[in-house]
Amino acid sequence: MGDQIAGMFKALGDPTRLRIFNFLRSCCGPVAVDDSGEARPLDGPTVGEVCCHVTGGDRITSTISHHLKELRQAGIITMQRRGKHIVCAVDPNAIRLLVEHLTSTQGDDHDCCE
Amino acid sequence: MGDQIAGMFKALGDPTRLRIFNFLRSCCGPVAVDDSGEARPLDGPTVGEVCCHVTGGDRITSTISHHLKELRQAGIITMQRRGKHIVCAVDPNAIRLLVEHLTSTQGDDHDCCE
DNA sequence: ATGTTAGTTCGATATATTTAGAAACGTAGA
DNA sequence: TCTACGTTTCTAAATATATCGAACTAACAT
Repeated sequence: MGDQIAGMFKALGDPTRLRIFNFLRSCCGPVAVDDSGEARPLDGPTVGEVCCHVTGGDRITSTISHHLKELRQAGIITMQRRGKHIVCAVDPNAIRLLVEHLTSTQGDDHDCCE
Repeated sequence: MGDQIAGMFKALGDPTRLRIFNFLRSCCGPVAVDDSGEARPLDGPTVGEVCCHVTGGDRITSTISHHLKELRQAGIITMQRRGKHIVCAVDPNAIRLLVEHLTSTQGDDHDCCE
């Protein structure tokens, strides 16, 4: 339960992934959320653009692909194929979840271990 | 610059440390913030109490001490000696910083790598 | 079909992290 | 001072992570 949250923080805890996250958040297009709550990017940077931006043009795609996968598995971002490209976007649900966890007054468990 | 934020997320990205964080946030007492912006716990659980709560009584203090050190170095918590004990508390500045980073519309850098 | 562009997966390696036991350290009180 | 208690530091071992190049897959164009 709290381990899902930990996984999200962990995903953002790597400098490269945080740069990816920042770029996607500042740059990404609208995100559609369907009935089941699943988010899908309508538009946004492609994997190649992320790679180019984050590495400064060095384009070691495999590394970026690995980090994108981790962000996706943590539930931070979503990706969708658009023909030859794959577009990425931050999942707004994830951000909401993290902010709530950081700001909620009540911790999940509580017995002050006297 | 963004690396400090990454360090904070990383610190919260470990399940054990996130449990410590949750416990401290739900349990800790008032925190004084002095003129220089430095936060100091006025009251809160001791290291031993954190350990007891998080490990369920197994008290492997060295491990918890290690995690507390990491949380402290990341700037998430503060600790202060109170006689024989050391009390811990979450630094409210850290939470504010993280929430702002998650919710700010503007990413730190932006050139959509055309 | 062939080639080309866009991404992913695999394999290897170097590095970092988590964990825990033992020893050392600092503080309070007899 | 001596002892008990609370906490940190040292050391070591198992595990996880980040990174890169090469091989692979998918979609499109000619």
